Amino acid sequence: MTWPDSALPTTYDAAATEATWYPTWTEHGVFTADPARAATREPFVIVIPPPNVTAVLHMGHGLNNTVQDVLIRWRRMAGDEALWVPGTDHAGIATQNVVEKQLAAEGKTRFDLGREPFVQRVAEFVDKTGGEILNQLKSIGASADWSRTAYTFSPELSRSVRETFVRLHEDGLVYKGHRVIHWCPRCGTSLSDEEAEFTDTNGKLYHLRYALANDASQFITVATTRPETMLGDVAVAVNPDDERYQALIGQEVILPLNGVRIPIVGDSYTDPTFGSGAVKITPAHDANDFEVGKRHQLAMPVIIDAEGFVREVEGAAGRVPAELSGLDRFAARKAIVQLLEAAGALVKIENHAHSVRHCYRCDTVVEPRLSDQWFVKMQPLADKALAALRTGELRILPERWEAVYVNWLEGIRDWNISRQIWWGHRVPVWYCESSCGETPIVSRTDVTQCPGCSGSVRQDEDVLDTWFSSWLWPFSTLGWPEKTPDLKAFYPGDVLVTAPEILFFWVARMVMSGCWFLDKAPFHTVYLHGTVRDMQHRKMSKSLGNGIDPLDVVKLYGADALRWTMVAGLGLGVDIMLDPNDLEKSFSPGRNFCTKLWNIGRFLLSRVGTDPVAPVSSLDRAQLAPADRWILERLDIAIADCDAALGPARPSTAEHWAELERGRGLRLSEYAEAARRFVWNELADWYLESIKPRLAAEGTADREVARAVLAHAFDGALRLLHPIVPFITEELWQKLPQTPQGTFLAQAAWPVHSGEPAGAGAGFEMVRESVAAIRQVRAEYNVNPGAWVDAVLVATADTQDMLALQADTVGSLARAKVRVETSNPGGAAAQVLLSGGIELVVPLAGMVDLEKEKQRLDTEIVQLDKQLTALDARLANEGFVSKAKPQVVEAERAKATEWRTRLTQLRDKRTSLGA
RNA sequence: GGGCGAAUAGCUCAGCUGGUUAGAGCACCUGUCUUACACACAGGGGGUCGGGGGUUCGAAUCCCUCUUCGCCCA
Repeated sequence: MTWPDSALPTTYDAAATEATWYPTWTEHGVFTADPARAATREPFVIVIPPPNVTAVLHMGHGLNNTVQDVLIRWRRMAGDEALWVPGTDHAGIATQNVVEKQLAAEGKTRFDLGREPFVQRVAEFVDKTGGEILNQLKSIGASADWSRTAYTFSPELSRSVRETFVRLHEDGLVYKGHRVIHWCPRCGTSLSDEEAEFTDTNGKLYHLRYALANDASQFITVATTRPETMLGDVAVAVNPDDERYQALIGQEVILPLNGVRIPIVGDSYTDPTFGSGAVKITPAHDANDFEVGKRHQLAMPVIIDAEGFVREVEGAAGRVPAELSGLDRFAARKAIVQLLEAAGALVKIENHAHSVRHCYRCDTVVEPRLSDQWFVKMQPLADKALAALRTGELRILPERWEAVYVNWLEGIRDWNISRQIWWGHRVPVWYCESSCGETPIVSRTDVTQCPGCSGSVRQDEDVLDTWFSSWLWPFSTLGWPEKTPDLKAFYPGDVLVTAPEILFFWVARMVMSGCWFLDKAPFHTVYLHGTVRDMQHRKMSKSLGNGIDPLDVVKLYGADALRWTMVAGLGLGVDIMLDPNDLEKSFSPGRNFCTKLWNIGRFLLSRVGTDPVAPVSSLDRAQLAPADRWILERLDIAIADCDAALGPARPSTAEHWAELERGRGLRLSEYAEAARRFVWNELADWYLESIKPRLAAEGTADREVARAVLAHAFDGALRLLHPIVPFITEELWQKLPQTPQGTFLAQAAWPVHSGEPAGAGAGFEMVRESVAAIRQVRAEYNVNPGAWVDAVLVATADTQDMLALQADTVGSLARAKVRVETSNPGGAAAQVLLSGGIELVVPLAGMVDLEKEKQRLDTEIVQLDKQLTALDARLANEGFVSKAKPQVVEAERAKATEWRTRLTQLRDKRTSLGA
């Protein structure tokens, strides 16, 4: 017979499908959460790690947002009130740098423009080009609630930021400190500890000698990696327990080059084993030296300015020789080393591997610098964040990151939150311009005159660290400090998905702010995924040029192919390798999978058609063929596997993770594999093939059963797969005969166990084994693939009926004319022993190679005999039988019995073939 | 310098609280354009689980140690 043309085109058109469904979903508000509904549905909330407002989508975003979308779509289908809050970060330093670069191209600096016009210009730039990344996220299918799109620098979020600063000040946790901080001379701002990244560097260790003041013939040698700072030295420190130097403590040395007299002090900070055991102390240019300087009440001359040039900046009169003044710090290093050598003060230069801090935004070497900055006292906040993890209110996956989190929090240091840039939230502090004695005014609202003397005020020049707004993201986006319905319904959220790189920058700080301001951790699960790397395991980056543009992949293979490839390869916390030079190779798994799904859909629509199908629950169980029961059981198992891989979605009891389930769930690759196995290896490879004859039997009741079961099984598969490949599954689902008009798969119910009894598929397993055996024989004997062979299934009393029922199915799947008999017909034939005592006999008239058959049996006998011998030895071992768990021993005994029977049968068969 | 992780098939990885005849995908080999699908189907080869010690009736799995690689922190 001829089949009607499929309702579907022969190839899947990803672009057209994506262009259809995304706008349709958004028009119907599929992604929009409603706090009113959260009364009857469990809310499930994810906040996006806000990309920089000027960012362009890269593979890391692709991975991060695909994971979030998988989770949010899963929960949406599972009946939760799912909310995914999208938005962007104003990214203070990064964004300012972008605009400064534009200005540089025009030959200008931000100072040429002045503060107000510059901020204006950045704002315009952001308005015009910013947030494009959110549109790019739509093209990979991100089902975020765009009606709630947030921005860290919006008026609403700015209000949260100011509230936070003021409240922390009221709590006594914000203070202004004078100390050595990390300074980026290129960005012209201070940085937090986290923003000054370590880079391993092969540097030099310079050994300098300073002459004693009272005896110029004696020297003390100090070792330093930064000789240029010697102009600002105020002491030489030695360990008070170091016998070599004890006598020198209290004496003075004379600095070469500038002749300044400085004392030798004893301080246990000095490590006697490092270098010469004596170190120079430059309090204004080294954080440790600053502490030593404070302990000994030493002066703190500043000899390097904000731009990184050596000169007498503060308290340094007479310290910088004229010929060195104005030199860049690195040029000054060279010059000073030469001068020291000429002066005989350079003892030696050694190679020295050490770590040098660099600005995380522009990679400039960071300069430690003495300055006034705003700090947050972190210890009280950290205590709460630690408690959240310890009580199980919070968990981190993979669990090994929990130790890293704890370690950081236990050693927490105060957070420098002020930045000397212009793009960001201005510090809400004002100072009286007269000297009326009014202390700095910290205010929620703008201050225009001094509350003390009514005189004029000026606002603090600094802006706040970008992360000081991002750390509020889980609640600032919901309207905090207002008590909004959103805040009430959707805080605390559920899962935070991000990369481990920003565990400290962002994740730990969000936990701290959430616990401090709202008394609850902002989420119960932190999911840290791996990094996208190239085939040499290098992180994809702009500078290496080894990146992949996700939009290129979407264009070439579709968003679903991109998503599938990433999710399928996403072991928990494991890096994902992709080849930027071979997109085809990298993404063909996703593309191939989509094609397979598409073709299953085409088959189904052409054979099942669009006429109504009966719900599976309405079918008479007696009508179900073994294959039907098998695939229904397999679907149940697939559902259970997917659920087990993904869940639990939240702590199942109270609000704390129980120890047993703490490490469970979010195994995305396992989920993908379970769904793939079902739809491809079970539904397509076996069920669909086995029912082809039934679907061809027009007008029969059995055809209706097969139609119903196939439609149901594919429907279940599409539901399971939708979170990973939303577009193609929606497109196919809409075409299924049983899909209700006007509904979306994106909102359809997550499948649940159908109640098929365990073992329901056992009958069909006989079919699968028989078919596999016949195919194997055919391949071994090189039977023409198109040719039909004869096959006899020798049944036992138990299996006779079942086999008779399925002989035709076996035949059609294996291209064999199958007879079921009760005794072995003998003769020249290929023979295979199946499980349950069933034998397969394939006569293969004239083709059977007796030697080959003997060989095959011999191989199998030898192997089985070896295994059985080992098993028997184990069972004969007194230690095993007495110490192993009874169930294990029992299982091994059963196995031994089975193997022994099989071995006997194999030997009989072998004997019958002769020597 | 401290901490953590990884090392299993050519590649990317599963293998969770010790008991499997060590698995998957890709790659490879042999067939097949069998009217859903060659982006596919059928069949097949390939691993002394990084080295060495130990615990145990039993170790890829637990402990120690070494080697190599990676990450985080100072």
